[in-house]
Amino acid sequence: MTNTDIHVPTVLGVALPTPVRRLFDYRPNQDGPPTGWRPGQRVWVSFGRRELVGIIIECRQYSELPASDLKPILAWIDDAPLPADWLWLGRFASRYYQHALGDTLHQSLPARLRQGRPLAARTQERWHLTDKGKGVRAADLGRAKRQGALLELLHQHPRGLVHSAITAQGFTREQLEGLRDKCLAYAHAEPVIEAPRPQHILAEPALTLNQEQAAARAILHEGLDSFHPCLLHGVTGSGKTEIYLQLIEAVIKRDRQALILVPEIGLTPQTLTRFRRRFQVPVVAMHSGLTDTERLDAWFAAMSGRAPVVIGTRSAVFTPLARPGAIIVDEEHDTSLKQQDGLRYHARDLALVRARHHGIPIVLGSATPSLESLANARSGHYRHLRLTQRASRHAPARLELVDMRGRTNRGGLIPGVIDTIEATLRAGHQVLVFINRRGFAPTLACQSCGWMAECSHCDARLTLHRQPPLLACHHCEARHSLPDACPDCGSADLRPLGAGTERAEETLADLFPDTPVHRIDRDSTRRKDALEHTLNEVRRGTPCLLVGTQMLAKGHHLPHVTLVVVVNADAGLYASDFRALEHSAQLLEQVAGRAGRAHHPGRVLVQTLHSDDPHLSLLAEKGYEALADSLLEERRVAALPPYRYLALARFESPREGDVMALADTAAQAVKARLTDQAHTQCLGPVPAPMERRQGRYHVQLMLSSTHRSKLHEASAWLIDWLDRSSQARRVRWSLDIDPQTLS
DNA sequence: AGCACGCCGACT
DNA sequence: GTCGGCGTGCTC
Repeated sequence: MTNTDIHVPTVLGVALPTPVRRLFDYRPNQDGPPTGWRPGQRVWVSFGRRELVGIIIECRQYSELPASDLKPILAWIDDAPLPADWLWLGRFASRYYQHALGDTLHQSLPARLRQGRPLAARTQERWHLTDKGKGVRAADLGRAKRQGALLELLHQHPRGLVHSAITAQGFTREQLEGLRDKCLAYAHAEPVIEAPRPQHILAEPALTLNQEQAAARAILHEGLDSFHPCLLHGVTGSGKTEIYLQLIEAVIKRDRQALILVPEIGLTPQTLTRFRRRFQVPVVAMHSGLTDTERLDAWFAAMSGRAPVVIGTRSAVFTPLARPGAIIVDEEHDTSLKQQDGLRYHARDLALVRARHHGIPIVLGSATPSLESLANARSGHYRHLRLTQRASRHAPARLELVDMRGRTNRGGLIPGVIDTIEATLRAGHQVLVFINRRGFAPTLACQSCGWMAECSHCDARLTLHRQPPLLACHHCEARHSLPDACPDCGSADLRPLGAGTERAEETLADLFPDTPVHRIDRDSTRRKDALEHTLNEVRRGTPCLLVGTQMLAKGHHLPHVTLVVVVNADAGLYASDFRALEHSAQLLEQVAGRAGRAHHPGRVLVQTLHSDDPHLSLLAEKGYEALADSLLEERRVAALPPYRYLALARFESPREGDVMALADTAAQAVKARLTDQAHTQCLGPVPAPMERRQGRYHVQLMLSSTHRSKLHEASAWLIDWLDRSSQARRVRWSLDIDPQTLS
C-alpha cells in the first residue's frame, strides 16, 4: 500500500433515507470531489432500482462485502461537506433515539438539500445609483416618466434596493435596465440574507430591568463561554423575553449566534416582530410556513454565520451554526417540542446536548417548568433563576375553585359564574372562557335508550358540530350527517351531551346579546390569519367574550381580560397518563396567566366537580411549584420519570390478534434476556388507552430502567429482535425513548 | 420505506 | 386465459 492509498478510501459507508438501520458501502468513482472524499458530503447512489441522495459517513479501506458486490457512487454533490455540528447532532440523535441514521439525517435537512440541490447562497440583485445618477433628478430625464420616478425612488434609498422591492412598487426590469444603460444605476448580487454590520446591533434600546431580572441577567452573562444550563423560571408577565433579548445582544456583540426554540403556537408574526424590531441584524425564522427555498436560504444563512439570530420551532434545533453562542428554549415544558412520529426527538433535550457539545450557555424558560427541568434545578444540574414579579404591580391571579356539584348549568356555566361574567362585562372588561373541547358537544345521546354516537373506526365518541352540522371523529377522518332518529330504538329524542366551544359560544351569545362573542379554536381559525385578525379586534379593548381551547391559553397577550373562566378542570385530573396532572396544571397556570395583565387585577374561576381534590387544591392554594414538588415526590415513589428512564414500544395493526401476539412474544423475549431486573424492567404488553384508532389496534410495551445506559441496551436489543422477527413484519411498530404521553 | 417477485380470485 | 390482490424479501 502506498502512502496515497490512506487518503483515497476504497470504500465509502453511506447513510441512505431508509428505515434500515445500517450504512451501505459504495465504491468511490474515478471522478471524486476536488478535495477528496470526506464524511458529510452528499452523493448520488443507485440503491436497488432507485437513485437516492446519500450522505457519506465513513471513508474506509475495507468492506465486509467483496469489492465486486459494491456499486460505484453515481456522482458527488458536495465538495465541502455539510456542517460538522449538524452531522454530529444527527449522529447523536440517531443513537439516542435508536432511529436509522440515514432517516435521521434526511429528516433534519431542508427539502432542497434532501433532493440533491447544491448548497449555495441564493442571490438577489441590489440596485444603487451610480455617482452620475446621484447628480441627476427625475426632471432631467424628460419624457421617460417611469424611469424618472424610479430614479427618485433610488434617491430615497442610499443603501440601494433589492430587485423584488423595486418590482413590488410597480417598476419593471426594462425601466431598471434603462437607467443602467444611461449609466445612472447599477446592480450587484448579494445573498438573500445579508451579513450584519457589527457596529449596529440594537435598533431599539434595551428595557430597564427590575432587580430580579438584573440578577438573572448577571448570572447568565457570567457564563457565556461555557456550558451553563439555566432554568429561567418566571411567572407570566415577569419579563423572560427581555432577558432573552439581552442575552442575545451579548451573544451578537461577541460575534456569535443565538438559537431560539419556541413552541409551534408561539412563533407568531408578533414574536418575530419583537425580535426584528430590537436588533438591526438579520433575524432568521425557521418554521413550517416557509417555502422550500426560504428554508434553504435560512439554513444557509445560519450555517454560514450570516444570521446572528435564528428563531424556530422544534426542528430548528438541527440548524447548523457557524459560531454558536447560546441556545434559548422558550416554554421548555411545551409538548410540541417533542416529535410524535418518525424520529421521536425532544428538541429541548437535543438543545441541551448540543449546548454541551459546543460549550455554550443554554436557557430553558417557562412559567411552569417540566418536572424534568425542575428536578434538574433542584439537584443543582441547572441554575434556577426565578422571576416572581410581574411588570404590572398585580400579584398573579389565584385560581378560585368553584364547586359545580348539584348546580344547574347553561352551556357548562353555573349561575354564580354567569353572574360574575356579567359584572365583569358591565365594568367594561373582557372575559375569557376556556373550554378544552372543540365542537358543540362531546357527543349526541338518545334520551330513551341511552345510545351514544360512536366512531366505527375508533374507541371514541363522535363529536357533535353545528358549524357545519355533523358528527365528527376527532381521532380519524370519519364524518357523518346527523341522524333523525336513534339507530337503536328509533326514538327521535336525540340530545347533545356536554358542552364544547360552539355550545359555550351559543349560550354566551344568548345570555349576553349585546356583547360580541369570539370563538377561538382549530375550527374557527382554519382560515389563514383568522386568529391574528380576531386577536387584533380583541386588543382594541371593547368589552367582549372570548371562548376558546388551549389555542387561547398560550402566549397571546390579552391585556383587557380581567376574568378567566375554566369551564371544566377535571378532564386531566384522573386520566391514566402519568403526565396528565403535570400537563393540566401547566395548562391551568397558562390560562390563569391571561388574566389581569394590564391595569386591573384578574380573577380566575375554575369550575370543578372535585373541588376537594388534593392536587387541585394544592395548585389553587399554593401554586404550581408546590404542586410540582408534590408530583415529583409521587413520581419518585412510583418509580417514574424523572427518577426513572422509560422507552415505550408501540405496536399497531388492523388485525387485533397479530398485535397482541407480537407484543407478547417480544415481551417474553426481552424479559428472558433481562438478567438484572432490579435495574431494568419490561412492563406489559397492555392495550393502548384508546385501543382502536382509525381502524387499527394499538398495544404497548414499556421498558423502564434506573440507568440510561441500561435502558438503551434493552431497547437496542428489542429493536434488533423485532428487526429479525418475521412476525414483526406484519405489524407496524416503533420505539419512543422518553415518551411524553402513553397514548 | 420502496420496489420487486410470486402465487391465487374475478374480469375484458 | 390475464389483471391485480398483498405476503415476503432485499436494497451495498
